[in-house]
Amino acid sequence: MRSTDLPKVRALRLFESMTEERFSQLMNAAYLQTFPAQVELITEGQPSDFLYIVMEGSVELFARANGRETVMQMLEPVRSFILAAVLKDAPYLMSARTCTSSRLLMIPSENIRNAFHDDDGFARAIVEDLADTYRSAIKEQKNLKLRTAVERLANRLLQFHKESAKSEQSSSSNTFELPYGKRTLASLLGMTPENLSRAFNTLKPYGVEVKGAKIQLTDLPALRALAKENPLIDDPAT
Amino acid sequence: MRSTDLPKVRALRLFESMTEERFSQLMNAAYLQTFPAQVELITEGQPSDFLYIVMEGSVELFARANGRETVMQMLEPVRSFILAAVLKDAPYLMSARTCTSSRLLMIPSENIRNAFHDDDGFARAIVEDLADTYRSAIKEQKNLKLRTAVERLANRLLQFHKESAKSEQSSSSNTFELPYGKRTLASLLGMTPENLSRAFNTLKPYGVEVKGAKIQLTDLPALRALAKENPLIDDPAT
DNA sequence: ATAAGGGTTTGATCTCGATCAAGTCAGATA
DNA sequence: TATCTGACTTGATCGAGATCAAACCCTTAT
Repeated sequence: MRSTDLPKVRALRLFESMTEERFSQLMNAAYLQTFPAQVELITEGQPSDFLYIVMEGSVELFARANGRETVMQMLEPVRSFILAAVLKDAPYLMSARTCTSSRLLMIPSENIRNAFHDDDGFARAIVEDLADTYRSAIKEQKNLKLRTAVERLANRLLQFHKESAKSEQSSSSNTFELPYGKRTLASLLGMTPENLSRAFNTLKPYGVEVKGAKIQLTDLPALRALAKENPLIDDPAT
Repeated sequence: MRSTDLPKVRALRLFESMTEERFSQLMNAAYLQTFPAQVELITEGQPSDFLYIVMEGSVELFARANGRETVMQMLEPVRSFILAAVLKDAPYLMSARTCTSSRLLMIPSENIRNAFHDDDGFARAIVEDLADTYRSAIKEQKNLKLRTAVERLANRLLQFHKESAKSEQSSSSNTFELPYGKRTLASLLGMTPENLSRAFNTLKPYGVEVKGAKIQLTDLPALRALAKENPLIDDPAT
């Protein structure tokens, strides 16, 4: 493991209350592995052998049924995933694949469950984590059931915009790049790629300019009026 | 509180590991209250003042946005709800209303959070509960994104059928009653009442006979073939 | 540079589900 | 029993989104 990785894992709320000793035990049992893009890491229905943490690259959670497939969530460093399945020792409900070449930390489920059993602080940290991811899932359900495809896109664009303003020093450029391909974005938003393309056209009168992966929002008030942002759906912190 | 209520609350996995003393403390702080039908108990966005437990009757969780409204979940005794919001001391993401006259136990959030802080067993029980509800939410998301309206109805009917076989001694009557109105069922399945009515007609060739709230399934193999049941979506235990 | 190939866009058409408007039915009420 | 009310159904129409097919990038590799 690289020297810069460990502190990043340690800094996750999930592990920060853990004693140094128990944390090293866990890390000693873990594997750090690099995967190329488009590798299927786990498949829904399989027993949950590892808790995963994205250290570098990006990962998508997706699900299959009836010959259809849909993207459920995009994951970026540093983020753990499929914690609930691991704790319950239940089969994964979602599959995961790397989008780009990625470095992943894999902690054997057994070790996670032991730590959960032995470490009260860890158990409480898990509650925090699960409560957050549960609430995200509920928000996403509301997003899907209460909004049209165009509204979902508009709100997602505003979210990207807000995130890009945070990470870039160029405070308010109104320009950003899509963090992943349009095919993926479409599936995430519950629509087809063709429909996403048309949704972008629908948003043109609201100041949404698209050039490849580059997006420029030239009329935020108009877009906001259409999107009707709702913190109980869109705000990850709420 | 009625003498029969307490043991039912105590039997919830959430509380079963708790010491008798702490459990009584919690119950002493709680209110047991009866509400008529169609009362809005909580509204999304409000601070989470209580953890609720349905003791009798039935409750629906729903959400509003953009002038639209959708039913998220139906709750029957004995079941707690909005635990995640209470733990995080965050606003409710969903609203709740009684469907029928209902008796509810209301435990102040503060007391729940204190118990979470002080009682390691309770913290672990909460993990179990949250992991389950999280996985249910993911299943529901897959249900919505990967299935058509007719498929969702078919699968829900098979679920009702399975549940009714469990509770009734008439082992395999193939007949059961819808546990709530069709308007509610439609919203829960993410469609309009009109569309639900048509979906029932679509299922007639598959042996689905509807007389008011009474449903008879006369050709289970055909219905199953259409529904393509998937334990990773439909099985609450998985 | 050029060719190849994947991702995206556009157009035409189709299907599903939503909406609007009546009509039917059943249970509650008087 | 008559009627009222709300829940459900049916029909007609509409709109959103899916699908199929083809064109159009834009990148990557030769």
